[in-house]
Amino acid sequence: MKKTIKRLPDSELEVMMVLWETGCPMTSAEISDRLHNGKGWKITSVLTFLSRLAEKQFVSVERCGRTNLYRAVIREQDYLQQESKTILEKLYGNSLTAFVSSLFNGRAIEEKDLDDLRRYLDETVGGRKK
Amino acid sequence: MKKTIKRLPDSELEVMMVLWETGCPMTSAEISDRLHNGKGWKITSVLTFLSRLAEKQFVSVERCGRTNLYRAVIREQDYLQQESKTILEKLYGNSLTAFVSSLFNGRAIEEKDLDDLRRYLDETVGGRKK
DNA sequence: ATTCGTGTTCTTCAACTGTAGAATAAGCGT
DNA sequence: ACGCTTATTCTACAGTTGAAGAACACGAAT
Repeated sequence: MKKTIKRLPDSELEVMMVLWETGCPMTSAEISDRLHNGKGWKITSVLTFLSRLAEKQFVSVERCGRTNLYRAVIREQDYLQQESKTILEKLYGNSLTAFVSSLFNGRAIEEKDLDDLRRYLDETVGGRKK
Repeated sequence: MKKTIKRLPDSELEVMMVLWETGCPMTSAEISDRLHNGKGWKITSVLTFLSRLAEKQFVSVERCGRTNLYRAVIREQDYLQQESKTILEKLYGNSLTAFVSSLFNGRAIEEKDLDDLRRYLDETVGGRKK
């Protein structure tokens, strides 16, 4: 079976998201700048998260003169897939429909989102509905 | 705006799920029995989680002779809606389609699940696709 | 009233998170 | 070579979580 990826705490995940978004190796300063988190972490906090991510092998570190270059090792896709799957399983007993209907009933999404989704299903599943 | 429900740690959530599943007030012993968690927590651990849940006002406690009766105060629906919404937002920038396609591409769900979902959409959105 | 059983509350502990100051290292300009 | 700037690494610390033993409380049996 595929190796299971550990779940990250929020702060570390946010850092990863920046790396994934940008898609290329970044310095701590660049990452710090691009973090859209309202809390405005100090650079040392960001560095703590980065070193923890390195420990966990989510990022690799390459020394480049006086600065470090951090690059994502785990792929966004893989992480998100794993996470989503776990959530669906633990929260909704694997029922995708239960998940979507909960979102809809809770007004988290609108008809428009459901339309998009339907379009996706039509393309993907292909089969005509009778 | 609606008051925001705090996210629970895994262990406490598992306890809540039992309470929600059963739908009625339960003693710690009953809860402990019904926990399908492989780890087999000792009763004292379960009691710790319950008291933390009571602190957080997720359950209420009613003394009944020598035993306590715990009952869910927060509704499953509300908790799940909030959680799902947060996840969709943080992980997928609110794109439901991105979420579903990630699950499908990661083989977490099958065509059958998509079919079910489509049926749900047909019932819910109602509008025919042209 | 004493003891026993059993459910509850207290206390403890280590690991993990969020957060950041202090200390260190190492180019760079002079 | 010397100190300034600046990025990184260390150290710290409080709060949360997972886990459970110890201590306590109280009704029941004797």
